[in-house]
This record gives sequence, structure tokens and C-alpha cells, in this order.
Amino acid sequence: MANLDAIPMRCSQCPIRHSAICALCDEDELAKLEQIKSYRSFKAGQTIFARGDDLTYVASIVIGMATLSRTLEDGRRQMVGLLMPSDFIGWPGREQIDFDVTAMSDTTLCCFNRKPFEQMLSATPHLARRLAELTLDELDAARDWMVLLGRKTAREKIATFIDMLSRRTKHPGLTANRYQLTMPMTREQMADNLGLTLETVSRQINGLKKDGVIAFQDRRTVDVLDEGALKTATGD
Amino acid sequence: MANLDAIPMRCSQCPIRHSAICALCDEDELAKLEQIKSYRSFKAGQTIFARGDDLTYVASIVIGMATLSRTLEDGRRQMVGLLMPSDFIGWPGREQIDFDVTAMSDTTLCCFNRKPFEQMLSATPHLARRLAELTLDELDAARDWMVLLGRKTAREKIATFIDMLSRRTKHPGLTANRYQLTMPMTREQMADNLGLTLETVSRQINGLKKDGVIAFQDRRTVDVLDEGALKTATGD
DNA sequence: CGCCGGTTTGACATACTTCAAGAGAAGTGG
DNA sequence: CCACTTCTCTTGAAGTATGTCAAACCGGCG
Repeated sequence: MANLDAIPMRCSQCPIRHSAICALCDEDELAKLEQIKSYRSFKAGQTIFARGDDLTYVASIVIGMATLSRTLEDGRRQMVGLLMPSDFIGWPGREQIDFDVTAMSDTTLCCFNRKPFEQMLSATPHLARRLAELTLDELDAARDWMVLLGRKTAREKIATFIDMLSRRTKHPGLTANRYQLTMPMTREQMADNLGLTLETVSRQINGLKKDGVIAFQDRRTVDVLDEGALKTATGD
Repeated sequence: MANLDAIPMRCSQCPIRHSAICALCDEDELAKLEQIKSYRSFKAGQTIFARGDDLTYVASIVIGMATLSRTLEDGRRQMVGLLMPSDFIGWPGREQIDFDVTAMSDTTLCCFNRKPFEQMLSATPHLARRLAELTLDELDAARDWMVLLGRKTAREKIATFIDMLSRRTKHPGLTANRYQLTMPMTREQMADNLGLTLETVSRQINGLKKDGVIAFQDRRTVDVLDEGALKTATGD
């Protein structure tokens, strides 16, 4: 499964030191975390947790992207979360996990066994507070996505998706109104994220292209040509 | 707006004492909360917060039901949360609110001005911990609903809705497999909750009735005749 | 080169929406 | 208590966005 002989790294050099669960920790607290942490790496496509698994550990994403999803009996799949560096995987207080967590790209996690982490959590307000903030952010994102899933048209969904990506990833900007973006996923994964089929995703993306809102560098690299048009296309 | 001369009530007699934000508080902590709390009442249909409002206070629902929703420019509306007694309204650390909060039935809130509440929150682990639990529950519910919105058919949405209601409300049971349920909202509100139109809601409800899964006492009182059939109709 | 996963494109099917009308309930005022 | 209005809900007919099925294309990799 996971590649366990991953990079040892000091927390002080960690790329997510100031945005992850540990963001508010002082040096002492960090030292304690350092003692109970371990890294795990996953290849793109690997399962990190499957629905029903025991939540033996919780983790922060250090590098890469992962998805949170659920699949119905007949194969319909819905992504319910897109996890990027500094996002937290885990539900303190829950024994099991009710979704599938899958590495979308090659991913490195900073893991804590759940029990010791929970102990430290209740003893360390800085950790608890940061977890609360992260959870609240997730909740907000989930609710925004509910609006998208329930009420937006396919075209609006695509536009919102691209806009969301641009806000969550550092894009090598061209100019203010134009920028470049790398699609980190297949059309099918986008479809699962947006509650569409992959064919509809493809058609709508190309629709946006025909209308001069975006252009392709290659299939996975998109130039946003008119940010304003994109924003209006989102529907909100 | 709010009816401010609401019932004074001791926390010890409060119906949500053991399930709300204060659930883990001891007598001392409760006494402090008691000092900064106040009650507000809203009539069915009244706005509690509008999108963009300053979050001057946070609150627990004591009696009644409220909804969290967002409306797009052109009037499309999506409910993103259904708030029932003991649910918490408020986002510590946020200055403004990004959704509309509306009383669905006559509702009484237990309110705390945000600033003093936040101070107490950071000084009282019992409060912070409980808030984290409540937030996590909300997040889970939101994610379940994302699956519904993105992937379920109209019929499955209705079945899931009825099933969800039966789990969240105490229903006067008939027998194990049959029970009665009161719909707390109009077809239009259900539609906004499920990402459908009110006509589709009406049709699907009557479809379930024709198939003998449910029956009507009156338009708002439903008998679930076959819980098994209802569960399978939910799709998960 | 030839496979193979990912993507595009077309033709057709359908679930859901939209528009429209009417029937019940429920509230209001005389 | 009865007209009157106003919601709420139901039902029908027609339209449409999106899904389904199928074929072809494209780019990378063994």
C-alpha cells in the first residue's frame, strides 16, 4: 500500500508548517508533534482509506492531492471533497470512515496515529482551535458545492470549477485578466466532482473554449483568456 | 424583527441542555454562559440573518426549525442546511455570514453576542470541543447531502428526505415498520432542499404513495407504511 | 508500431423542468 | 358563518438540458 520509507523531514522545513493543523503551534508543541508524526506516500490512484475502514490514523496532506468520495451500489460516484496541501484527513472521535479517500496525484501525508493525536488534541488548544478553523472552512466549501450541485447548470458548474481551481492553486499568471491553469484530473474525475457525466464535462469545456473564455495549451493545461467572462459564467 | 421579550429560562431546565453547544459544560461554565445568553424568538418565515449581515451574535436553536440557504441572482435557491433544536448558528471567527438563515417554523434561539462568546470559547475547552463535534456532524451531513444532490434521482431524493426526517425527529411510532411523520415544510421548501422543482416533488411524493410506500393523513402528515421499501428507495 | 487510457463528437433517449390550469385548504374581513 | 382572497398542492402537456450509447480520435508508452 503506502510507501512507508518516505522522506524524513523536520517540521521547521515543512511546506505546510504555517497553514496545516500545526499552524498555531509553538516550538514546544511542534516538538511533541514531531515525535508522533510519520510520513506515508501514495501513488496516484491508490486508496488511502476505503469506506468502513478503521480510522487508525489522521493526516495532513503535505504534497499532492486526494479526493473524498462516495460510491452508490450501482456505481454512481460523487466526490464530496478535494484535498490539497495543508488539508486535514480525519475525524477525531470517529472510529471509522464513511467515505473513500483516494490519492489523485502522487501524495505525501504527514500522519498521526489517531489515539495519541486525540490525546494531544485535548491537551493542546492551539491544535484544537486550528482543527476547528479547518473544519469550518471545509464546511463552507461543502455548502458552496451544494449550491453548485443542486442548482447550477453544467456550464456554470464547469466555470465554477475552473474558478475554484484558480483560487486554490498558485497559477503562473500571464496578466491580471489572463492566466494559466493545470487541470489536475481527468474528465471523469471532474464529472464525479460536479455531478455530471464525463461527456457533458467535455462538451461544456469545449463550449467555453468556443466562446473564447478559455483556450487549451494541451488537454490538461488551460489558459483563462477572460477572467471576467469566467466569473459571470459561474452564475454567482 | 425578533421578539426580544422572550421566555427567561434557567439553563438547567433547558430542553437542549445536554445536546447543544453547552452539553459538556459543568455547573460553573453553565453559570457563566447563563450570564451572557439571551433569548430571541422569530415567527415562521422571518429572516434571522441575511447574506452579508454582520454576525453580531451566535445562537443555539432551542425550539423550532430554521434553514440555511443561498439564492442566486436569478432566484434559484438552494438550502444547504436544516437547523433543528440544539443545532448551532454561527461561525466563530467570521465577521459576516454568507448565507441566509430563515425561521421555518416559529423559532426560539438562545443567543450569545459573538465577541464575548468567542472569548469564552477560547477559555473553555468544553465549549470548543463541543463546537468541534457539532461542526463535524454538520460537515458529515453536508457531504451526505452532496451525494444526494449530485447523484440521486428525484425519487431517491424524496425517499432520502423522508428517511432523514424520520431519523431527526421523534415520530409517534405506529409499529416497528410503520410510523407517522409530520412534514415541517412546503413542497417548495422541500424542492429548495433537494435541488428540484416543487412540481417534481409533488409528483414523486405521489409516486411513492401510489406504490404503497407511504400514505397521507393530510397533506403534511405522512404514514410510512413500509420502512424497508423506503430505505431501498433511498438508493444507498 | 500498435495498444490503451483519456477525450471528443454524434445521434438518440429521458428525467426533469417549464408553463399553465384548476382544485383544495386556510386565512381574513364583513 | 359565509364570501373572498391567497396560499399550497396537484395534474397535464410540451420543452430542454443532460444522460446514454456508440464510434472515432489523440497522445503517450511499451
